[in-house]
Amino acid sequence: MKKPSKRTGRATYHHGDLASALLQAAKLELAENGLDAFSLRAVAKRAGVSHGAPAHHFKDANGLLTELAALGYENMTETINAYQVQAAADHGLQLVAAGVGYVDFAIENPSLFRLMFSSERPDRNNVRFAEASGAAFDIMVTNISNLFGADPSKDPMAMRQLMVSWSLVHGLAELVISGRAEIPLGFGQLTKAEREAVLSDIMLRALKNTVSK
Amino acid sequence: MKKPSKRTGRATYHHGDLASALLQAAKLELAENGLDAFSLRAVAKRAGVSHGAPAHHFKDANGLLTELAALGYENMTETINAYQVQAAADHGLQLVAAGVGYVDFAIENPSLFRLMFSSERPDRNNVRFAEASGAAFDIMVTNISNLFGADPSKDPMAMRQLMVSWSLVHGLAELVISGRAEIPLGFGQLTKAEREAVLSDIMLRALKNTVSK
DNA sequence: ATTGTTTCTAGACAGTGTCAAGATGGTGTG
DNA sequence: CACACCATCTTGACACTGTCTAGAAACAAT
Repeated sequence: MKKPSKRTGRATYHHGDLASALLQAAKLELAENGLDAFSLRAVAKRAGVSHGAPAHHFKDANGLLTELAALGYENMTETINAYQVQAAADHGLQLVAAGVGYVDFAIENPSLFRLMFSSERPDRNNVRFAEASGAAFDIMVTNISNLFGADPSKDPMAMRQLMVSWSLVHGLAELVISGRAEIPLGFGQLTKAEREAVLSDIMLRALKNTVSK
Repeated sequence: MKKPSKRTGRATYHHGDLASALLQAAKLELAENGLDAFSLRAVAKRAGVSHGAPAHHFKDANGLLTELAALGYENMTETINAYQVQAAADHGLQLVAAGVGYVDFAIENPSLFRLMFSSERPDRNNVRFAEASGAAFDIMVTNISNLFGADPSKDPMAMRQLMVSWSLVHGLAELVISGRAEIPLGFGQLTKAEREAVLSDIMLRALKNTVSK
């Protein structure tokens, strides 16, 4: 604690904060190379450390990916919250804003999004993963509860309504990041604002029988 | 052509129909081990052939997966068609039947579904892949065209309506096969018929302003 | 029968994740 | 302050992967 030389030379034997450094390196590797080409050794090399070092902080490669996915959920809830605070107070528009944030997060972090939702590699029983993904899910619960006046966690019919919104938004995200919405919607030539307007329109089409009618 | 000994001994040096044998082996390997653990060498071993043999029929591992995904799309359109012929002639119910078939295919072939939609490994520019996936897409186009009286391939608003249905169904499929619909909907304890009833209900909730109102 | 060609085998290569053994440096105790 | 302890990191080994090459095996045509 009194030795100031700890942070000076990053070439020290003991890194000091390898866990988060590896997570950041992994995030970059994932974004650049995709999930299929993800390599634990490449992550270690990027962090300037030997290939065996990660094992002491994360049990194995899937352990690292689990933590990375958990971080992804935390970032995702932040993104969604940011979209909601900028939207009008109307319950329906709040739900739409959350959906736009959901899809936008996927667009900004496609490989991370796939890791979080479409990969078997993260351990869903991991405490941090479960809490982070649960917190993201709770946003949906709150929005649906506000909009329909029934708590999805208690009312099965409200839960089905939640699945309508979640499925719509999630499917849209998957189709967009896989390029399948490109031809139908022509996203490539749109600005971010125009893109979000299209997304809002699509979501409102599915909700217009219940929202702001 | 006159030698009948071709099909007798399958232990012959020349297999005779290795390409389809490898595809079938790959399909089984994929179903049993998942996409992450997919191994070209394991496929070759399963087909009783050396690890270098597949290269003569498929350029590389992704080439085999591309053909497998194309077959998947062909099977998927068959499944959806089977659901539609059993449903009532109403345009809305036809669309719902197609959706149920879509999700059901995903449930029956989760790893294959992921390969087809959520993986970067298949080559989307491959002719067979493009045709097979295009044919599946055309089912959606036809259903939406019938229901709304406007061709999505010409009318952008009809195309957005198509994206509503497709996103809903696709997201539902993803959430179900990843286990995320398990707790909200309790699919595990339902029969196939009950499960399909729930799926229909969810889809109708998103369409009830336009379908069979 | 002799060529030619397709199909498959066998070996090598670089790369991967994981495991075990050892080196290193910080931490706390006497 | 010296010592032992312990978490951290390195190094090397292992089995496995996909791909490439050379060559063997079987079929087809002349």
